[in-house]
Amino acid sequence: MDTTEGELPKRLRGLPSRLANRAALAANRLVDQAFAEARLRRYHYALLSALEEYGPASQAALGRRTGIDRSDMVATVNDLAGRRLVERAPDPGDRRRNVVTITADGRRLLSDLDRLLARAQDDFLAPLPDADRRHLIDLLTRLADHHDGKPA
Amino acid sequence: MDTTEGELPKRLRGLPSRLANRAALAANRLVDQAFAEARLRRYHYALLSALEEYGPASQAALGRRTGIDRSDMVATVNDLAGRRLVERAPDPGDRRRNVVTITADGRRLLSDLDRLLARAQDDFLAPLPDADRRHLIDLLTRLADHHDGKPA
DNA sequence: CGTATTTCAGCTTCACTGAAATTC
DNA sequence: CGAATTTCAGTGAAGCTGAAATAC
Repeated sequence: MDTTEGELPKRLRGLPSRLANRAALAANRLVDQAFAEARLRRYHYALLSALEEYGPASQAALGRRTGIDRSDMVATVNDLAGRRLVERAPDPGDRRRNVVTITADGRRLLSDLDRLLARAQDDFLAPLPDADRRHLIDLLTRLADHHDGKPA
Repeated sequence: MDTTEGELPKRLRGLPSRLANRAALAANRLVDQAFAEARLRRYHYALLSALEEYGPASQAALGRRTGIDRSDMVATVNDLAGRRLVERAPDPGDRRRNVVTITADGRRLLSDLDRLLARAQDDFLAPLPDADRRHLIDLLTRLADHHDGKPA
């Protein structure tokens, strides 16, 4: 989106939905670039995070925790299992389920991703002083929670 | 993204890039739904806006003004021309170019879209009082402009 | 029986790339 | 010649849907 040349139409200037999109796009570029160093994407990070924090879980439970769709979850687990970052095993107690478990390699990589991600967040918020960062996080949280049907 | 069930991992909670994404996603859903009433999308609105405000222009110029990629511009003009909302004619002064012009139907539809969009923006910002809305717009503008390489 | 889980195949939007043909 | 414009073909991520197979 190179808007260096040409005047942005007045209708689009300061349009909140468009600003949210531009900000998200910039954030995604930074995060994706950071994760690309580990040849992973955001879904992989979300999944590894859930596994590290809550322990082994079924794909459906992981989907509920991370917001990743059941369909994308299959592909995400495939990717991570293919790189031995997680293990997928049938659940003996409920044979519909797979139990997904993070491996030692997965934990190691997750802590690398943590560092890469922290840098990306800082780059994202670079133009804002600390107080503004906190305010932005607060405002976005209220917006996002409201639209995801969460109590204020 | 249904995160009603299950606890979001700590690593993802309050993550600025993720909040920006959730907010943008909510905004896009509202805007897309609103525009769907006219069976159009955001690209179409951006293009009609540029034409209405600046008058007829080549596709390349329109791309520079709206941030729409040259490739997507072709498809967007195709759509709108197919519905007689714009006209595409070869530029007699420079035969590499097409001159794209908004039609009377296009203007009429644009003002419908304006109303639909205004409602969507209001729904998007619903949880925030006026002062917070202004602050959010200011913060997002600073972020977006910074990452698009614009002066503060 | 209905419900839950996994998987597959496919879709839409936005954003973007590479390359060709044409014209300046 | 190099540069700009249009077009086409295709890629990729994210976020979805519908349907089947299996198991509870």
